[in-house]
Amino acid sequence: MDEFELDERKTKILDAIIRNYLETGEPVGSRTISKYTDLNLSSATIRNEMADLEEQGYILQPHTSAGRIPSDKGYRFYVDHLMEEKNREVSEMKSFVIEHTEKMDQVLQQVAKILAANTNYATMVTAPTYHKNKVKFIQLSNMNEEQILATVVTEGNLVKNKIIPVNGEIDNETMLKLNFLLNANLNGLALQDINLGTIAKLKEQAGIHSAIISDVLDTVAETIGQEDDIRIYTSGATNFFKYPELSDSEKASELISTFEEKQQLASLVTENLLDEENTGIQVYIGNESPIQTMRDCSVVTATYELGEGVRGTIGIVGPKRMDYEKVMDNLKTLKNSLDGILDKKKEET
Amino acid sequence: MDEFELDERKTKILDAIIRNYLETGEPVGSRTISKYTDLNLSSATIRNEMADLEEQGYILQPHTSAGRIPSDKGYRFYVDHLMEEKNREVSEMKSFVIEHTEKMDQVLQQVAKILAANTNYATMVTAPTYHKNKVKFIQLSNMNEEQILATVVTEGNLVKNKIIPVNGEIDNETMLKLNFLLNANLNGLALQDINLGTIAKLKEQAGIHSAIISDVLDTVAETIGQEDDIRIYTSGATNFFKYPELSDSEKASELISTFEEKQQLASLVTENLLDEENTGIQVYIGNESPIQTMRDCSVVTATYELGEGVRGTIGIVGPKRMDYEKVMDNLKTLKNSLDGILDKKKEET
DNA sequence: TGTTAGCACTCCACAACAACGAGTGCTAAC
DNA sequence: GTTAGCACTCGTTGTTGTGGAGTGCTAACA
Repeated sequence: MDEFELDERKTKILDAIIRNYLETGEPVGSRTISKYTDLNLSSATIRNEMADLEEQGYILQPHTSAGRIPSDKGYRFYVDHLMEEKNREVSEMKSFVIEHTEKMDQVLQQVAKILAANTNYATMVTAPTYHKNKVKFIQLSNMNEEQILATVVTEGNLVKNKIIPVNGEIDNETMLKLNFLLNANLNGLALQDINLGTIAKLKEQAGIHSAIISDVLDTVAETIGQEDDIRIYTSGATNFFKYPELSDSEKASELISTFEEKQQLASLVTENLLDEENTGIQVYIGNESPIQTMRDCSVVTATYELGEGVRGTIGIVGPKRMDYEKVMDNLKTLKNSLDGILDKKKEET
Repeated sequence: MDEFELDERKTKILDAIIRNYLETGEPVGSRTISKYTDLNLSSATIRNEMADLEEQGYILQPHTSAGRIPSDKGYRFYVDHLMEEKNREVSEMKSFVIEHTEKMDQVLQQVAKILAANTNYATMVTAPTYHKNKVKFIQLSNMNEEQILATVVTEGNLVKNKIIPVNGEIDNETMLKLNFLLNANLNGLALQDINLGTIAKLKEQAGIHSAIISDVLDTVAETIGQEDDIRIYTSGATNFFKYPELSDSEKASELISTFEEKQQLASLVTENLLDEENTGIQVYIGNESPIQTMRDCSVVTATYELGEGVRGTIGIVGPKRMDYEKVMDNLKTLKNSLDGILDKKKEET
């Protein structure tokens, strides 16, 4: 439907208006378009067409006697139909950083930073989480007379530890038994599989050490219970200042706060992560975004998949007049660099 | 010396100027002081005294025919000699949060948040680190045929894990040997104690498994090697907007970036943490701060000590005209709430 | 000798005003 | 259907002037 609402000439004009506005951030007038395009039309003709486009809701006037700027609908049309999807080659720098940085959290922080430096927008990267997470391995070890160490590893290779206080050392044999008991009963289970029955059975078999079981189960719950503390790395929050339409201190302040309190950002992410089919790029224009403070922004996110089922999100937040082509290109590149990185690293060794 | 440079009357006037400026943020004139103080002096007299104070460098004039504002030297004098140290009772709320939040990282984030909400300045809290850190315990475990899990615990009870890929499962006996080998050679050692000799000896004894030793040593280095990734929690970075002298977008942008790239903040912290004697509160006024972007700010930090040797820092960054009394009061309260919390929690269990 | 009243002067903040120019809608001619 | 022309709108920018807060200095006073 939408596609046939605009004839070719209107489409070209709309395209020109948006591209021009993306560059300058200033309302664009009919004379500019008349010269900018290869349509060879006078400004008067363009004016007529622009009046139509405004009526149809693709562009709007900030005030009489100003040029036109794209509306949300206009941007949406641009993203869906006008924008070219370039496929430039992968930037050397990016891959380099990713392949040469050791720790995952540094990689992700770097990704956010590169993206922000490259695009001049605010960026966020969420640490990968493994959904439908299962216990892979549990290990209890005697640290000393008073403490034992519990380590839980999930199939996504997330690891958590807990130090559990005990009264008096537990002998090695008991320890082996406990380890066996835990692994035999819990391995391969997801959070929802561990029910009261399982717990009761475990405690019973643990006998006098059932208190330890409780602590271990706490750690298990923390480790495989997702969502509650997705790590989010951000960069370039101050880029909002670069765009006059976002830089008045109230708006900028709200936006930057949202970036500082990273929790809120998680809402941009969760739905994408759960949708198993989604491997592409999402664009939220203005009010399409779930976060209220971002109503004057556009948000573009990509989901990466480190390894089987281990997923995270890379995102960009900027003004509606963001350079969508560049942004999506960047996101794709980084997504590709991250995708399957676990497997790659494995091959190296 | 400094103390005797100012007679009682000048001191009172300086005090009045600063207090007034802290409240209003506007340059303060002679008439205001004449009424504000109980000195019963005319504005003309005050003017003469103010001229003297300016000559001595305690106050300055933004421009002719404006009132006076405190200089860095003035603030320093205020903090060192004029300020009253109140000791209000511990706010209920704060202790409540600390005692009822489970995970340490949430506690620290909460502390930052409370402090920011309470003071209207930007705040930071660093996670505790244990200095002169020593290896307490190392544990290798077989996860499956391809991977073993290395866990390193320090005396400060920091725990780190690493998954190490191997070719073919290692039998239990070998594993026990390796564990024994590692613990026998490394327990009780600090980073600087682990030299090439130790490493060579270890590798030799490990025989064909010496590759694993390298990986374990990497993990050890990461765990007890301090500084490199102190976790820093921040809150209220956008509070800078509340103070006109900091809120023009260039300054605010720099400051907020500094807060986003938390690494830089670490420099505020390291020296305090290493100084064993330091248990008090540090105040950096303007250029006294090691961070260049904060030359127009004051920084106040407090060092807390969770348990024997496990220390972190709470800090506040705001305009020079910050409410030093309130800030220091708040920091003390929080510091007290955090101090020795490990022992407290231990008693509970 | 220290304090104070008086006064001329400085300089910022703010409002009012004018000039400009980019852009529009409309009309009439091509 | 397209275009030139024109009157009109409205935000931006620069200028000007006024008011006020505050100063430094001088001279008188206790």
